[in-house]
Amino acid sequence: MMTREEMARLFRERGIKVTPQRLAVYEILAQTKSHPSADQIFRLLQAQNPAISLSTVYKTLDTLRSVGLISLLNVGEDSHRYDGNPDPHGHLVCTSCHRVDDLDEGLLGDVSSLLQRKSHYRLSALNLYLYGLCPDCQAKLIRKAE
Amino acid sequence: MMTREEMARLFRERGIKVTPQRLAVYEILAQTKSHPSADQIFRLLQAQNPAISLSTVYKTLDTLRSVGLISLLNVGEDSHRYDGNPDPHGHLVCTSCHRVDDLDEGLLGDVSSLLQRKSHYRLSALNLYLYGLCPDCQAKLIRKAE
DNA sequence: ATCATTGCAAATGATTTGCATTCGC
DNA sequence: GCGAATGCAAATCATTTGCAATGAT
Repeated sequence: MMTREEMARLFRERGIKVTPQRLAVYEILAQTKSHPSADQIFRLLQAQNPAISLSTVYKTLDTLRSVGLISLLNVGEDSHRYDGNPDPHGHLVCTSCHRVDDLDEGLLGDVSSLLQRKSHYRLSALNLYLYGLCPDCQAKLIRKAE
Repeated sequence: MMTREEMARLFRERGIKVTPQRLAVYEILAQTKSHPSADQIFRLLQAQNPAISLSTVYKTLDTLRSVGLISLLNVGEDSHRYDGNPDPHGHLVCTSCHRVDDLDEGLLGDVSSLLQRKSHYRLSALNLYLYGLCPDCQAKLIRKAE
């Protein structure tokens, strides 16, 4: 859990102004593991914060991404999702309940070092999306089958 | 290189009607490794074929995907790309010239078996996008630096 | 003959943009 | 005070959809 002061320091270090809207958006992403879309973030903010516009949410997300504080996911849906973790990492997408989990870090390390060694590209980033059933949905399916 | 007859047989096997538009779209994807977008396919078809509408291109791509003849890529651009290879496989995206190459099949096999073993999901598909400089662009950069 | 496919035009929906107002520094 | 950030409304752009005409079986 990060204080607003710590977040403000991060913003200043990267040379962007500290505004309540930016703090509010970043706070959501820093505190959740749920990889929300811009619209979901907008609705969460409306619930707590008096006023923020959807276009400011988009602009803010783009700003935070351009200074490397967050990252953007392309899960294959119509809209993007955002991630408070700016480092490239793998994601597991449940094909039944549509939740998006992070891939274990060590596991991704193994994968990326393997790929760095064997491909002819000079790699700078990696997006790995795995689709399947999450443990919860597997359990539900088993119960249904009994 | 596949004949129109062979393509027609594939369509019938999957229970979809054989139309000139479908043959033309599938022919493009079966013959190229360039992973074109719907709009690029549309323009290629306009050049050779007298008449096909963009919405038919979209509908056809969706049909071919739903019967497992092609697959859809999410490279992270604003539009989708399509791939004549229906099996999940990895892609290398050049951050300089924006070409999209296929990842060596054996390499992907290594990665996916590693992931199947170590993740808690029951995996059904996998999208792997690697971003970096393709060999050509690396060479250009080196020349420029001299 | 029947039902799916086509193609146009209009609708949709996520994201972006122009611009006047407001705010951080 | 100055330049960047905000917020509304309008614009954009890929993709989808409704529906009448056409084509495949």
